[in-house]
Amino acid sequence: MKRSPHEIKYSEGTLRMARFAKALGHPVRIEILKFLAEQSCCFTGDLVEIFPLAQSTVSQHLKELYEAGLIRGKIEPPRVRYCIHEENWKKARDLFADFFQKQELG
Amino acid sequence: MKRSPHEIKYSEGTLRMARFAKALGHPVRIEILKFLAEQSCCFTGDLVEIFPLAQSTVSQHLKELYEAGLIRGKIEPPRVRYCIHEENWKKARDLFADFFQKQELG
DNA sequence: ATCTATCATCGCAAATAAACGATAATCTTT
DNA sequence: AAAGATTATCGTTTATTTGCGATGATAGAT
Repeated sequence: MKRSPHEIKYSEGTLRMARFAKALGHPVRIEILKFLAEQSCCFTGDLVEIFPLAQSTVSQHLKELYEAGLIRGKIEPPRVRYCIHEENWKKARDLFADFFQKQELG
Repeated sequence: MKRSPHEIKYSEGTLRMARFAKALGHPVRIEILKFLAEQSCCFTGDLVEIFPLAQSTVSQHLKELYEAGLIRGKIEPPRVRYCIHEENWKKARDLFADFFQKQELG
């Protein structure tokens, strides 16, 4: 994109929420999170079996979720166990809940 | 992207939520929605004054929000009044609430 | 009929995202 | 030391997003 001359200054909450939302902006990532929430945890390979996607693609989606802070990864060689990042999960839940509640008052 | 041979089949709720989330995936769109939720409605020009973005850019963000179903637009020549799409707003609120609640049970 | 105001759309450029196969990294087991 | 299993990362391709200025569309006002 053609960058703007002056960066816009956003609140911490807005940036945080946009980050979470962006990670949730792909159906496969929502499905991964749903699966994780049910199983509590799983390995990368489990997801590769479930979704008709290349292993590298699944890994990349996991990276997105990880960098957004929605999941944790624990190395258990040679595998990696991914779980919901509960603290940030609650943070996200609260951010979205507060956000969507705003209109209700009016 | 290099397209997959077979499309993945997602549930309606997942697709709907991903669509909403994608629209919320940019800080400026979150700010616009916050503003709309406070004001209940506003014109495009109001937003152009608030945000240091070109008019065409603001218009494009509004289009995104509109196509995601989060806002309504009512033509009041020569202006357009945008408001929260209350029905879909509630739909989104419920989708995100249900989604984030899943982990709480475990 | 022309002018003005407001907004959308077009066309462009740069950046990011999404998918893949191939390769590298890591730790266990042999 | 070598082999296996699992996953991350790299490099590439195509698609989408983000931003801008310029142009087009629409309806009220002159």
